[in-house]
Amino acid sequence: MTEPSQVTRLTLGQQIRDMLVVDIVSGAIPPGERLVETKLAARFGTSQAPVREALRELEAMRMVETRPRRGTFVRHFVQQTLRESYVVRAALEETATRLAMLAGTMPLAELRETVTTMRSAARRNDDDAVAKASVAFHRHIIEAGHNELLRLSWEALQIEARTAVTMVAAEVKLKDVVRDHAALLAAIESGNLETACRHARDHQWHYADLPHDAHGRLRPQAS
Amino acid sequence: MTEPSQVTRLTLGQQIRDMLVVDIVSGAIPPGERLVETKLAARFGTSQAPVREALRELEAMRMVETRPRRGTFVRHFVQQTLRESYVVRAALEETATRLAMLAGTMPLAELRETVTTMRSAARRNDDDAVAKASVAFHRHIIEAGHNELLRLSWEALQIEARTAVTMVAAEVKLKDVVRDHAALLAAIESGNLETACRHARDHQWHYADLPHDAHGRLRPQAS
DNA sequence: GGACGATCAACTATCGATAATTGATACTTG
DNA sequence: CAAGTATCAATTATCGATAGTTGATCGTCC
Repeated sequence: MTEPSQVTRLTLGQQIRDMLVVDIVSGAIPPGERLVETKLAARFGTSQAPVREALRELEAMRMVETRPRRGTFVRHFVQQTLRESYVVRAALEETATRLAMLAGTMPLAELRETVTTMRSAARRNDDDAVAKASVAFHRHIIEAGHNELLRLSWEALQIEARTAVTMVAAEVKLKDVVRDHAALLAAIESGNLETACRHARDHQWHYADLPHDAHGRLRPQAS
Repeated sequence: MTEPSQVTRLTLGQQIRDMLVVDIVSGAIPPGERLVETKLAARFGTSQAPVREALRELEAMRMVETRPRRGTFVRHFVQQTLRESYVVRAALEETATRLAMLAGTMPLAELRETVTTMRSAARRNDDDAVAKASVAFHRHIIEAGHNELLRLSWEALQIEARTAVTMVAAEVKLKDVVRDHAALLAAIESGNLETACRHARDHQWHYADLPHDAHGRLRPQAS
């Protein structure tokens, strides 16, 4: 879906946004830290304008908080927001699953193909490609629901950014990610509506339930 | 909470945003209309910068759509049909129900009170008050989920407007509305998680199933 | 006559500079 | 020394100007 070649199809502001997202969720920029526009501009080699655009978007994503004329600060509850987003995703994706299965529009072929892609990416240890495949997998399901408002709500959660970031921050095992998606696919293929829906929901709640520390980094699970 | 006296505590961008919101919602600026930054700047007597900030916020609010380097356009939120919104509501409210019941934070007293209010409003044939009570009922549940992102997503659906519209358009029997909410409340009071969740979902899907035309307006039932 | 490409006008994205505001600090004053 | 005020450095909000895109127009060539 996304062209990796296209060098500058993104606005400077969007590129800056993406880099800041990674820094914030990974904890490189700690909660409470002030983000000074001029310093960021210097760091990225741009003027202040694109930086401001990026900060606005981060604010919409609830990763930072801006007080007019005071400055922009990294929120303390990024990890909570992350956790919250999984619950909302679960709600929307479960519903999309239900809609698609009721309408018989679930794109099984695409889903299988995406899992295959993901698996080979995991073999290469290509985190980025795995994240991309995961997003594609879930977007397929959302789109199969054929509900524009549902899709918009889902996109509004900024899934790409959060997924990439979570995988970096959480040091999730790629193999586990593949396994989880394969299992979800199997549940969908089973044709049992309620099983598939419950699986779709649990798939996301699982991530929400993982313990996070204050920096949004996942703690290693005991055992 | 807010100081009404404070003359210019809002930035130019925020002031512009507020004025544009009024224009868009009132229809003074029709859907599909292009918003040209330089023209708006001229109209408001500012430079382009604050206008861009305003447009970014409108985009986050989903009132406009921006395609990089192409321009910003007022959305046709007519295309977001009522039916679609009910399905998304169902997803979010079912989840809120689940969260609240799992956490034991469901505000039963408030819900009972709201239903009582609704019932007496229905007796007076006060459509407006019934609609208001219905919104309050569902908002209680959403808030009990204690998930900020979930709440924001829900509010973004502009429940008030849609509820009022539906009741007028659908000529829903007030008595039935009260009955439905009482039944939902009973399901919640039963304490059975899955029953309550399913009821929360069906409550909304029921409205989605009513026949709608392409513009999201309810058709009169062919009795 | 219509596909193709050069040209243009309208805009958006970005820049560098300036005005205004804020919080902190040093300075008075009684 | 407490309270209040003037001042300063840092930083945000805004401006005016420019570079770069985009879609449209118009002429040309087959």
